[in-house]
Amino acid sequence: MLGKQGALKERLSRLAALSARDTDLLSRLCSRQRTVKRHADLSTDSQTDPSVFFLHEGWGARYKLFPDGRRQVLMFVLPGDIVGMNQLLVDTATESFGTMTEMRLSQAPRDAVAEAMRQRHGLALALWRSLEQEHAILAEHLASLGRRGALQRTAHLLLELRQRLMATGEGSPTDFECPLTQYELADALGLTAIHVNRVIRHLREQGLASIEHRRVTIGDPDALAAVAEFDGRFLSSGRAGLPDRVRRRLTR
Amino acid sequence: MLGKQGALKERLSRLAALSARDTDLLSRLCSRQRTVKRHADLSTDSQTDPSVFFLHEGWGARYKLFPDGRRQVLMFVLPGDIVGMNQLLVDTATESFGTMTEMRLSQAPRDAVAEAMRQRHGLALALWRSLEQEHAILAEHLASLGRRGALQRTAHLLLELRQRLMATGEGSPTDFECPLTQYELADALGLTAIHVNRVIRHLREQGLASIEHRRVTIGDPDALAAVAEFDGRFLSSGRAGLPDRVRRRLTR
DNA sequence: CGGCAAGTTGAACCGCCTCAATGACGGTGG
DNA sequence: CCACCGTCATTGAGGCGGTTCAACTTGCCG
Repeated sequence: MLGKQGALKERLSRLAALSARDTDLLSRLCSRQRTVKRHADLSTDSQTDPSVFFLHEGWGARYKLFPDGRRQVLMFVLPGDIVGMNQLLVDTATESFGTMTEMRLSQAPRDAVAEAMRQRHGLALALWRSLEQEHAILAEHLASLGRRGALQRTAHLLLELRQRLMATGEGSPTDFECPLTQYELADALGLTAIHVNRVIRHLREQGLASIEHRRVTIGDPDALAAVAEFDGRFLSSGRAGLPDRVRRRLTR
Repeated sequence: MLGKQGALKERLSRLAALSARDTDLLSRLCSRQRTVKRHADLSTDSQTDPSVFFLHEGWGARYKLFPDGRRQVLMFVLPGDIVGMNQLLVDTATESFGTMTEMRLSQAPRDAVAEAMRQRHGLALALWRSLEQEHAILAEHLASLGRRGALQRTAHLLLELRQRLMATGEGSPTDFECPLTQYELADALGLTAIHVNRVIRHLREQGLASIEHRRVTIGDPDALAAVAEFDGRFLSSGRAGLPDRVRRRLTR
């Protein structure tokens, strides 16, 4: 596990080169840290909270609630992720954000973040890139719900989580902690918890993956990736491959 | 119908206040216009095209293709929309973009757009806000696929399209042109064209909405919105409600 | 030990898919 | 002008994947 803000800096510096002054400003935005309980609501679509959240530790989710009480998880958010960048300017929130585990995070006013992006272009690049990655995750998730079956969808999500966790140094190619209940998985996968249970059993019986004691063990990574038709490029950190032309132009 | 670039300026100026110099720079980005045929591919996930597309006329779609040839439409794109802002920095495209009808558009290099955003902060605001709206549409679409039935989902999409078209002056509350085939609707709704057909028949029989001759007619807007549980706030233009505090800070 | 959250399993049901076929329309060439 | 063809719309019958309802079990914490 990384240090106090380790995951955040680790992830952002993989997304764009950060100078010392960039990380200084980032640290200032994250100066105050809070710890919130499991299953806490940090912002809801009714009460607009004009904040950006920087996650240091613990899992959360962005989701939408329906009139009948059901919910759809848009994406799980992990240490190093940032929540709220997609609603920096708009005045009406259209989604909610809550924790799945106890979580350590920092909270900054939206306009402080906007101002920070103006001051430090390197930081702006990293935050923009982070938003692009969110967008890609959302799109992939959407494609899963639309065109993949339950098994494929579940396998795909597990592989996505593994890859995202590894980007901040957590987990291994065959093993990571996953504090999600089957109900929470179901809300992300657009399934019933009951059916998620059966899918997981199937994955276990096939030796593809298993979940026990809040820990995912991937028995056969290649086979699982084949089942899921998983192509991790949608999560690419992107900095390494960024053409010099663009980097020069944008990085000041 | 609006003028040469009317839809684009109409939409962006609803998203943020644009000065004359902002729109000038926007016009420069859009200086060269092309017309492309129906069902043309403008960028695919294999061939990375580092461009941003500004759509003036005609319908298109962002989509993902699957190994077996099926596809999932992420969102339809309409006159005034911008495609590619979500992949301004990343080097690997993870989605495709093509036309559903003949389309008139402009195409600008990604770094030209990035540079423009640095030069004119008002324009940057509008483009950022446009990206936020895309994000909201994607999220709503994701929730539809995950937790709404075929009927609700279809009704919701029709209402979304109506509202987005009206933002650029096209269509009316009860009527708009919709050049989509049932196959294309199906690819967006995560359904089969056959089932889309049955859903549309149901909508027609209930007097809720009908589609004929590439035109959607909404028989009972309120009832349709009730069926869809449609809440248009996720599409809010947002400029009107933007707090002065933020606007002052960001608009320079 | 008691109580609640989460996991597990079975049986019946239903929404949507699959396969198959036909009909309506517009464009194209003879 | 009509025969032809491709695309899109439409409808039926049967099957499957995932839901719903209803238990029961396991594990954890007070």
